[in-house]
Amino acid sequence: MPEPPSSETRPYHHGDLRRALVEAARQLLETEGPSAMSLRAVARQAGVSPAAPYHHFKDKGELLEAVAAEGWAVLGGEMMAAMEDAASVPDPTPVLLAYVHFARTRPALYRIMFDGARSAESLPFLTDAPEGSPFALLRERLALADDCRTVAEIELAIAASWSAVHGLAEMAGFKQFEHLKAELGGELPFLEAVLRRMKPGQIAD
Amino acid sequence: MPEPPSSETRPYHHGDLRRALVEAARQLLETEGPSAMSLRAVARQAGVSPAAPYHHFKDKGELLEAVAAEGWAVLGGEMMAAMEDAASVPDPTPVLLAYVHFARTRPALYRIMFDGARSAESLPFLTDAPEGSPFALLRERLALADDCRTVAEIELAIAASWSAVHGLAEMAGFKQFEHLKAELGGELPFLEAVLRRMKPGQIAD
DNA sequence: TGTACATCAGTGAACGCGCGTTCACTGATGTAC
DNA sequence: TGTACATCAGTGAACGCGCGTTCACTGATGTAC
Repeated sequence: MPEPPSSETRPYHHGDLRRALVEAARQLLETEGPSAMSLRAVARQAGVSPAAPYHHFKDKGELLEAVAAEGWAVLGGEMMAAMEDAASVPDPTPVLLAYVHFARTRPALYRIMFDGARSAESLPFLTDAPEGSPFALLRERLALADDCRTVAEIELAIAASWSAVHGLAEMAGFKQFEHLKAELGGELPFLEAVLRRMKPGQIAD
Repeated sequence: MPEPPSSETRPYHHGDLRRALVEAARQLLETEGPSAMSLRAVARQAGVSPAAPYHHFKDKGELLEAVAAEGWAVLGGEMMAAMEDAASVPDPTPVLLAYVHFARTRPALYRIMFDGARSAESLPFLTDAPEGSPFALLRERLALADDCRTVAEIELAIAASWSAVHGLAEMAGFKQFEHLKAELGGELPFLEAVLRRMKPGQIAD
């Protein structure tokens, strides 16, 4: 664990407190839950006074946004990697699986990312995704997955894909499905089986 | 709005404070958001002192559980009604749609229901659903939707269905999909189109 | 190379706030006789 | 039918707490000359 550094190891000036605060927040979020992620607790975790964060963030909300933004960046990277690994096949399942896997391994972080995106009423990197970003690539891949038709058909595929991965990510933890997971040989096969069943990226019937 | 009753209309003894508190909590949740739903605010909303709720609930958590439980009961009723309306067809879509519609119209309530179910690590009324409850009926219907095969196939259909409705319910509010909604003629057709695309209740390919 | 000084990034004490919960209390209700 | 009393369901004041944020401050750093 990235311990709160003892006073003699850390100089008066931190060096990169901003990054340290975001990291401390992410860690608190994951280990103690969202209600434990107060500004004071984050500062404490980073080994710094409660007022220090205000030199890097306007208020608590801005820190939260930074945490979420970093989360989206990491998720984007993992989706991109999955896409490159499976570059030869047009099947979108690996990318979708990468999304679900991210959300399953960092559920609390994923929650604040999603909530932030909801209050912003759009998913970052999805709508205004720069050309070549993983989200833009996913859109292209979905458009190509079958012989694409109308814009509406592609949009339907996107809506279905996103609903599928989000829903699956949040439902996969329920005890309810443990029997099925065991039968299929673990969580990953389970996730893949459910995803493939929904065929969210497929355009036509 | 069910106003905080003026002191002369309400007698010293409330009559049904327990129900009033649950209702006040639900209303605060929906209008002001989850962070506004403090025990004190709920008591205030119900026109009662901060200590009064403790005659009906052990602590805040117990009130929250009661709110969630009532939510599940209402959702169960609406799913049941949808099922009866479409009793003749084996298509599970209407019931799934009822679930999504509930969650879409009471998003904050749905959130605490879901979070409560997650921390309990099961969905109430789903696992230990009494014979004849809507959730048990849905399970039966899913089992019958196609020519059912193995238990695993049915469980997969359930996992897919639940992931689909949960994911869709939470994603449907994103601005991202407004164009598609408009094209399809509103939110309901949109929801139905996405659900049908995923075929979450279908067993075989 | 040394010094004055502006700027930056911390400190720590304090603020007011709303929270969950407890406490001794009191008004209203219902039951026994 | 009336009265004593137990019980129930409220009150309102108080508790301690952690929170977000502000403030005057100070130590460290870098730049101009």
